[in-house]
Amino acid sequence: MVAALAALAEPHRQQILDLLLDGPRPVGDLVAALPVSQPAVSKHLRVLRDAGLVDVRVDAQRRLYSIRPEPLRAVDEWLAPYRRLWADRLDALERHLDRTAHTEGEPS
Amino acid sequence: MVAALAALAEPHRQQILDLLLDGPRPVGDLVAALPVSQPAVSKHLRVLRDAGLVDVRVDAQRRLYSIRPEPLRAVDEWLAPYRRLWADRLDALERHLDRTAHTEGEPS
DNA sequence: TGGTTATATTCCTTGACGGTTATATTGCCG
DNA sequence: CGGCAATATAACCGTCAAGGAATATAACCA
Repeated sequence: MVAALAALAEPHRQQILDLLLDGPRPVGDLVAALPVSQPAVSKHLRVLRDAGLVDVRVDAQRRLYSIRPEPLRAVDEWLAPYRRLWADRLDALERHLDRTAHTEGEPS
Repeated sequence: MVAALAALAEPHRQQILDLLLDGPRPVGDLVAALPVSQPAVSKHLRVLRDAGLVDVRVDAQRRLYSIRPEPLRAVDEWLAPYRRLWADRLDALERHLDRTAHTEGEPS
């Protein structure tokens, strides 16, 4: 689970996963969509695969990568106890008391 | 959001958050519970605070740290599209065995 | 077979991160 | 005030990750 989070904690890898949401894609497509070199993408894919987050299928010279959601489900389950925090405890109250400058990133 | 994930992708920081699930705690408690030095814990807390994941309240010489769940909610929301992947693809079996307390899964 | 395409791997450099020790800061109490 | 307790910051070190360039590998095609 920690491994999955570590893999996700890198913007380009997140971007790759987001691209794969539309279905399997060859490496070339990902390279075209990312601002880094092909070897860099290949290495990110390796990390994602080691974390169990993607799957590869060989298609001639291409390799089609697709999402393997299991580790994400583990993350989802890890979130469970925290979900209570914004579900029934704080929520509106938190937002109200909130004095810290939060320059939050936007979801996705 | 990426920032939050990066902060979570470190076992000791995850452990700190898990400890804070039981409520606010002074740094000393965390130091006692973790296998690293006090400065190390302080630095982790700094990272967590910068990521908006914890809040500090001053109590005499102590600082009480508590969870700020917003960034976790952002992660939760980021997970949403992926949740479909294990909801409607792989897990006819899982759904069958369903032991998880997911009250928010809507019937299709 | 040779060449071209698609992807992976190697090597190297650079920068960030986590850890420790030492020191600064701040508040309490005698 | 002096000293202790709790925490933060500074300075430094070793390791690791991300990036590019170059190269290897593998499959297709002429």
